[in-house]
Amino acid sequence: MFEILKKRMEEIMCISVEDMQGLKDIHQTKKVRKGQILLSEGQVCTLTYYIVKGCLRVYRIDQNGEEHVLKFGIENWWINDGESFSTKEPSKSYIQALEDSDLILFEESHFSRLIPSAPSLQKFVEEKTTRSFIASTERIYEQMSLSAETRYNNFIKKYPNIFNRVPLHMIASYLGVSKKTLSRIRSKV
Amino acid sequence: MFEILKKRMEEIMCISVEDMQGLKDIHQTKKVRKGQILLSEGQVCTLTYYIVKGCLRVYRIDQNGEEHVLKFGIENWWINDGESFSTKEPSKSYIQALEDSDLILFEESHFSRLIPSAPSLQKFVEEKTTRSFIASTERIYEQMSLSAETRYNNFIKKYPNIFNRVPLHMIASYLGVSKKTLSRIRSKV
DNA sequence: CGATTCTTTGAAAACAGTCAATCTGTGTGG
DNA sequence: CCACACAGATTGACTGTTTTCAAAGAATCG
Repeated sequence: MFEILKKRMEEIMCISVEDMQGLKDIHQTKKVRKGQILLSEGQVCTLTYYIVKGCLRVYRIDQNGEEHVLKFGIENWWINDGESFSTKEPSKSYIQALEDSDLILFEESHFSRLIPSAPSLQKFVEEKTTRSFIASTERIYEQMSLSAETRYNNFIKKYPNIFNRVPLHMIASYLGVSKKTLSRIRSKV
Repeated sequence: MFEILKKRMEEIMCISVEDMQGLKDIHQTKKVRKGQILLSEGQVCTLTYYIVKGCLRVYRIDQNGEEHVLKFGIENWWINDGESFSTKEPSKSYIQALEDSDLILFEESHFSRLIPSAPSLQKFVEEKTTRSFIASTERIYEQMSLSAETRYNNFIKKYPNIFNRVPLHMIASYLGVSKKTLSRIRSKV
């Protein structure tokens, strides 16, 4: 499985042979079944996942027991709870497999020991963080400036491979509307 | 003015003498008047601002001509358009002074030349990026899980010094509601 | 003081949410 | 292979909230 990760990373950025070997040395693999919870609220997120195959989501449960989907992930995406992972505080989120999935995983402790001596990986991580931050800002802006209908249509265009694999009520949650509203939007085509 | 920045940075993190000197060597200062625009849509954001005194906002204008406030900044905050600053693409945002303000500014080119040779600064910037990302995630979650009223009350608690200096219609915009709705929330105390 | 900007308000209309019931499709076990 | 259970999606009636638009009151500033 690591070969897949390697290939995809090298499509994006030059990684030195040594750095890639270092990464390979600390990687682990895991297969999970649909529905399985990989991280629960209250646990510290000590792992970061690379999705070789499958689909995951990150979500939270509010005071009223409502679920809110913060993020989906599919093939070639990295998933963790960034907050807990970097602060080492207990997570407020859950991570769950939405399909049977093949994952590569890295322990935070191994990872942060490797990075300082692996400049090309460091650069990779930095860029990923920057891109995540830009994407968050974009999502905030879309939420405040676009109608639910436009957000839905953008979502389909941007993530067709998530759209056709994930229950609609989770997409509604991700978009910040009730499933009723999403249903209305969909029916008015 | 640089002394203020220095003192505040050292409260948060150890910065080596050389790194701090390097930062001092590239800093510039600027005074701006209330209302002044520091960055416009379409320009590349080549500067990052540290606010010594005053208040700024980052906002965008959508297809309908509506303004949406992405961020406020007051004393001791750093402000730029992160997306344009890191990608060097034209910005989608405006940065505006909401009060007469004293700023310290850094050119991206100077900054990125300094950073690789200034490890304590690099660490500072990394932490700042991580914190920004966490804050964005938190804002997304609050937007999807909390009522406008709760978001408003949280805002007052979290940023009292922004709340009492900034027009309400901008706070409404930041919170993602109309000024009418904010007015209603406020009147029902 | 006059001009500008900001805030509140009213009435109507558009929109989104709740709840409960129904419909659909999938998959599992007998 | 069928029946049943189950998760997901839609629907209807109702309720409640938010926006829109315009106007009027405050507050601020030169």
